[in-house]
Amino acid sequence: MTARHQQVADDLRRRIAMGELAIGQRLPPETQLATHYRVSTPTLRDALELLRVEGLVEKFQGRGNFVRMPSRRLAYPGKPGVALHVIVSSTEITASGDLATRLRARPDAPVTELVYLSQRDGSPHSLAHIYVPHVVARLPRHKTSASPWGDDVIDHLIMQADIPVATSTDQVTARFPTSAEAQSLRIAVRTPVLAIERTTTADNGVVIAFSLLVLPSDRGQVVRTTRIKRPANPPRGKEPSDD
Amino acid sequence: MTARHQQVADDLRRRIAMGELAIGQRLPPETQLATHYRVSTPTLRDALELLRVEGLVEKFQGRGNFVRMPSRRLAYPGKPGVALHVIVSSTEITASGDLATRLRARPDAPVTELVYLSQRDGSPHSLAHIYVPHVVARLPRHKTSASPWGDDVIDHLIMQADIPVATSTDQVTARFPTSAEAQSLRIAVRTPVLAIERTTTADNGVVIAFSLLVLPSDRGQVVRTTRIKRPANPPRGKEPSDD
DNA sequence: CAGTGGTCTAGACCACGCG
DNA sequence: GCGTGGTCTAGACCACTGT
Repeated sequence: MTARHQQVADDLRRRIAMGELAIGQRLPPETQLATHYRVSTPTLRDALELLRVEGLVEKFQGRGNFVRMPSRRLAYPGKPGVALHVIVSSTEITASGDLATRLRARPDAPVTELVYLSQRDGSPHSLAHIYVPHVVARLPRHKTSASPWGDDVIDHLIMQADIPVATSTDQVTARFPTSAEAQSLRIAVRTPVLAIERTTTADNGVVIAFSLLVLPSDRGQVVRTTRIKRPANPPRGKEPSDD
Repeated sequence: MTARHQQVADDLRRRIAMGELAIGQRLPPETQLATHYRVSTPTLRDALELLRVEGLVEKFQGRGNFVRMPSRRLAYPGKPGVALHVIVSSTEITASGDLATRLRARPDAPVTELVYLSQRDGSPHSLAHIYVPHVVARLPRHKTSASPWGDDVIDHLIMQADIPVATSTDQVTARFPTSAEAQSLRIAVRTPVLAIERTTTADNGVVIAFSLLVLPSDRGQVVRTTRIKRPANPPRGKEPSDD
């Protein structure tokens, strides 16, 4: 029942856990590993893919596969302890159908698009797109930021627009990256990513910003902490029900 | 730069969006589609895999591929509007290394394992494992539940153990299912899943329960809404920083 | 039974990294 | 240049579904 590539992955995982393959060490070439496990190269690559998603292995084209062990993952949200280099670029666009819907704006509405690319140790970690309609605000230009998620911009908007409270809704799904995302993040197109769609809405119903955050599964995770009170007998539960 | 299977996926996506391929309709056999797009069967399957993860296509072994359109996704957390059939099974186990760490219990501590399998229209939607140490409570047996996430058990524990407040931390990652998970959920082993690790901790530091929730990416998503107040100038932000 | 997807093979060819 | 991974081919064989 267990597939061939999973058996291979299990063995490699065991060897890594045992310390037989040390952290930072390069694995043998894929062709060699394939011969060793008596599988074809695609099957061996499927095995490595599992380990890569778990953050145990990192691949570099032209160099090889390397053991990456417990894998420090970037957490969303929250300020990372390590310094991140965040590059911000800004473009003026018009909202197309899909984006217009999410911003609750009319099609062709002018919108500022900010792209945040965060890097650690020279390798990209996350990608964020933030869309702010011109009717909400015109944004000052930034080149860098302290936050990889564009929190600075959202905060700035709330300050400037004089909004006492607002609601932020995160919608997290797993999918594969588009080829553009894969290229920006320098990940394989077969590495699943966490896609976080964040809508920030003011209390008057106006959508202040829509953000799309892309986090490669081997480099990030989403963390949320909530305090729960003793329920009033019929169990608690908010309302984001179906769909 | 765009890979071959992505081009094929783009075309199929367009044809679905155009209504050329109607909802519920069966696609041509994979061999036939492969011939049509002049690609090999593995490449065509890669294309369908992308669409499957997006929730646009559903596959059934021996029957074919079917268009599934906007895809109503099960939301975590929150009570679904539609009736879900939740099957609960209970086992007594002892905490092994990994589980013991998460429960902050000593190894070999007796633990109750609850497995929640939720189904809609006869097909599985999510899988939840909940672990409660015996030192926290002995659980009454249930066969069904209203919540697919085991909220009823957690609520019951908080009620019973007389805990005023507790903290629930969710850690969301994307990965591939184990073969056991794939079998329970009846999904392909290559369908990414959202793995939610939930730790419920009382204010005195005792871990009340550890839950592992598995949500196939084509059937579920995680939704979180938070109210944000105007920041006090130096931007806000909680502390779940790195790792 | 015939038809379908699930998995795997044994290569091929290209693009990239490094010396 | 060479060795590496990235992608794809053209099949094979098995397991499952429905008639």
